[in-house]
Parts: sequence; structure tokens; C-alpha cells
Amino acid sequence: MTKLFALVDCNNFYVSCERVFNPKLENRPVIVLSNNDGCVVSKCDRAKQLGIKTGVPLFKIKPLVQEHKIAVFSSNYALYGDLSQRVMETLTNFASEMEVYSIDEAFLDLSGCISSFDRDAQKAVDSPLSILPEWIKRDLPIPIVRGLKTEALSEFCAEVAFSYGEKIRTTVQQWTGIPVSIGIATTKTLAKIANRMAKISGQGVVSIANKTELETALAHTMVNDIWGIGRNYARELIEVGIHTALELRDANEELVRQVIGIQGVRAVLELRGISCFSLECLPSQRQGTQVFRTFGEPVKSLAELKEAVATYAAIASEKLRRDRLAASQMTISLITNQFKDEPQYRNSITIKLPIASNYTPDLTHHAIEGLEAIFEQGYSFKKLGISLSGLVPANQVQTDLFDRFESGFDHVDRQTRKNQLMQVIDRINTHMGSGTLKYAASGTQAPWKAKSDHRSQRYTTNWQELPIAKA
DNA sequence: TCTGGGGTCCTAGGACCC
DNA sequence: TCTGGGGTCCTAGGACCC
Repeated sequence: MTKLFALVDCNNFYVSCERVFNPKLENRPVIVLSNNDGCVVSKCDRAKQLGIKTGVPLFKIKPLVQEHKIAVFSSNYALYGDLSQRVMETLTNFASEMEVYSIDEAFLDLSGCISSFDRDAQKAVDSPLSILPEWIKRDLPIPIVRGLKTEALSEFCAEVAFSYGEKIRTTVQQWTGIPVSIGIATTKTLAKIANRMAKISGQGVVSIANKTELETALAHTMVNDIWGIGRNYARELIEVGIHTALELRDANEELVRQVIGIQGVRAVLELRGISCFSLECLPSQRQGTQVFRTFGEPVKSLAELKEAVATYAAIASEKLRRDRLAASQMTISLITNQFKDEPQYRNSITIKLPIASNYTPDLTHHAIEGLEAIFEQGYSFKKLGISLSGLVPANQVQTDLFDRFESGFDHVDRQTRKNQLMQVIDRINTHMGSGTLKYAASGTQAPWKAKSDHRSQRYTTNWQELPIAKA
């Protein structure tokens, strides 16, 4: 059976989130910055028109910001994460199967819906009046069905899918205040293309489930705008004369394989309507986790770096515990500011842990050891990262002999005591704000802490910061 | 002065084993 | 001393995504 996917994507998500609780922003250009207030990661249409591109550092557009009174925000992930959840919950009403693809995107499987449309369509041909009550009950627009021929059924379904998309869009806007765009097609890659067109054209919903619209869409899509084809692959494809999605679809598979590998072949098939990427309804188990951040101020001393690495290790191990995982390998990397004209240094070290762990003191200990091994005196460091890999389920960790025989009192072994301690810390930090309880190794001054000078309130997740309604 | 962060997957090459 | 090939596993690096 032919599948039908809808990709629902929030428009300028971070900016839209800021606007939900601050309606005055509706008439102003708005941008949201990355961590450390470094560069632009989300912008509204008006900011776009002013020529602001994603990724541009804030200092380069300072004059523009002043001249046009652009509203500037630091990232407020507590707010965005919460609104994202509301959008996703709303979407679950519209499809039996759904994949949350990122903080602002979800794929829906509309196949179930369309097959019932299919039956409706057949009924509509046979006796138009019989389906009307059902359609009215489901609040769907009444299609013009008079004289519909069988070959027109797919067109009819596309039409219905479009109306369904409209309904999703209106509902999400009403329930959450977030505007979305929707692309509908028979594979995920095509749904992405449709979604892009919905955004560019401002139509909100675009369905390319039927042949004519599909061909036009592909002809107007450049290869670098295809999902999974980035700048480098696009360059390679253009070199062999493939410029548009339509040309890629009709290209020789073997040639594409040679040029950009297996990913390219999948793209070709998906463009042909052969689905290679299915809906992943359950979140897959993570392969690793990393905390890699830029400092607010450059850091020279080993003492301060140790505090930073201890802080990052605590964050990373908390993530592991949340997912009930333990890491068996750790990589610490340290780099200077590549944009500055000063001595450069970059190094990293990978440590195999004797026992997989998610216990903060263990990981901190190894992280500091690793840091000491790669640290060099005389540089101004700008970035530090810790990456944990070789993840295994925490309850299957191979413990060492001491854990069993040396465990002192009670019958509680060392591992259990460690787990209990972490649970207490995590609970306190969840309820009273992250960082309420932390290890001394993390320090208290944190001069390296990232900047966040323009953060809005955590309207939905913090009692002290609820929006206030004025009479 | 000020240039993000957190992921996934694929591939090539080396080490090691039989 | 010379002489091979094929398989697996691991890792680093590159490409991509949002």
C-alpha cells in the first residue's frame, strides 16, 4: 500500500515561542541567539528580509539590530522544550503513528487516514450523497465529487489530504499559538520537499501526492535543498551534471552511488516514491552524549578548566542517568579560539573506563585526569568538551570484585549506594533547579560560564517566572 | 570585545586473527 | 627468509541533520 507522510514543521520555532508570551513582538523583527549569545539560530521573516542569515555572529549585525530595533533573545531551552511538547501532544490527535523528529518537527503517517479517504472517494463516485453526513461529522470540507472518474481518485485523495493538513495547522495554532507548515507526500524525503514549498510559498500546506504537482516541485528544487544532501554532496552532484531533484530522481543509481555513496542512492529512491525511511515511532537508544561548550571568557588556568570539566561531567552523567545508561568510554577535548590571531592549540584524549559508569564522581575523576593529560600552559582556551560513548544499560554493568566483597555494612553493596546518592541529587536538582546541589569540583565562581544576556522568562516551567496578566 | 551545540550514520584504514 | 587472503572489530574523520 502506498504510504502517505505529512511533515509538520514549526515556523521559525524559537522566535515563535518568544512571541507566544510576548505578543508585542508580532510587529517587530526578532532573532534568537545560540548558546553563549554567539550567533543567530532562529529569525522571523522580517529579520530574514533584512538579510540576517542563520549562523551569523551577533557582533557582525550589531548596527542592523540597532537601526531596525530588532528584538534579541538568548536561547531559552526550558521554554522551547515545553512548547515543543505541547505541539507534539496536539499532533497525536491527527495520526495513529507519529515520529518526533526534532524539537520542532514531526512526521505523521497519514496512510490510515488516506485509505479511509480512499473508500470515501470510491463511495463518492458511486453515490455522492451517501458520504456527506460522514464528512460533515468529521468537519472535513465537502469536496466537489460530481463526475469524478476512477483515474481522478488519487487527485481526489491529494485534495483531501490537503484539507486534512489545513485542519492540523489551524488546530496547532489555536491550541499552542505556534504556526506550522505542513508538507504531504508519499515518502519522507518528498514530504520534506513539500514542506519547504509550503514555507517558501507561504501557503502553509502543500501536498505533492499527485503526479503533476510532484514533477513541478522536483523541477524547482535544487539538489542542495534535498534532505540528506548537504553542500559537499551537492557540489559533487553538480559536477556530474545533476542540478535539480528531478534530475537526481532520473539519474543512474550506480553513478550516484559512486559520487556520493549509499545516502545518495536512498535519496534517489525516495524521490521516485519508494520509501526507504520508515517512521521511527520510538526514540532510538542514544549512541553517545556530549557536552561541548564555548566559554563566556577565555580560560588560561588549569584550575578553572578543571572546574569546567567537572561541571560538564556532571551534566553528561545526569543525562546518562535519565536514560538509565552508563558510559564505558570518555573523550575530553580542548581548543583555543580559532578566530583569533594567537597561538593555537587543539588536543583530545580518549579514556577507556575500567567499569562503565554514570556516577558523577567517577566520571569527574576520569575527566580531570584526561584534562591534565592534554593541558598545555600558555594558551587561552575557548572551548572544552566531554563526550561519553560505549553506552550500555546501567543495570547490566559489569562490576568489579570489590563491589561485591568489600562492601561494608548492611547488605547494600557499593553500587547500590552510589545509585541512591545520585537519585537523591537528581531529584533535588529537578525540583529546585539544576545546579542546586553540585560537587565542589565544579567550583562556585564559574568565570567560564556561557553568556545569556537576553533570556526571556521561563514562562511555563518556573513558578517565579509565570506570565502576569494585567487588568 | 563578541563566531553554537548536540546528535546520527557511513567509510576507510589499521590491528588482529585464522 | 620468502610467501597470502579474507574476515572482524575498532576508530577517526567526514558528511549530514536540526
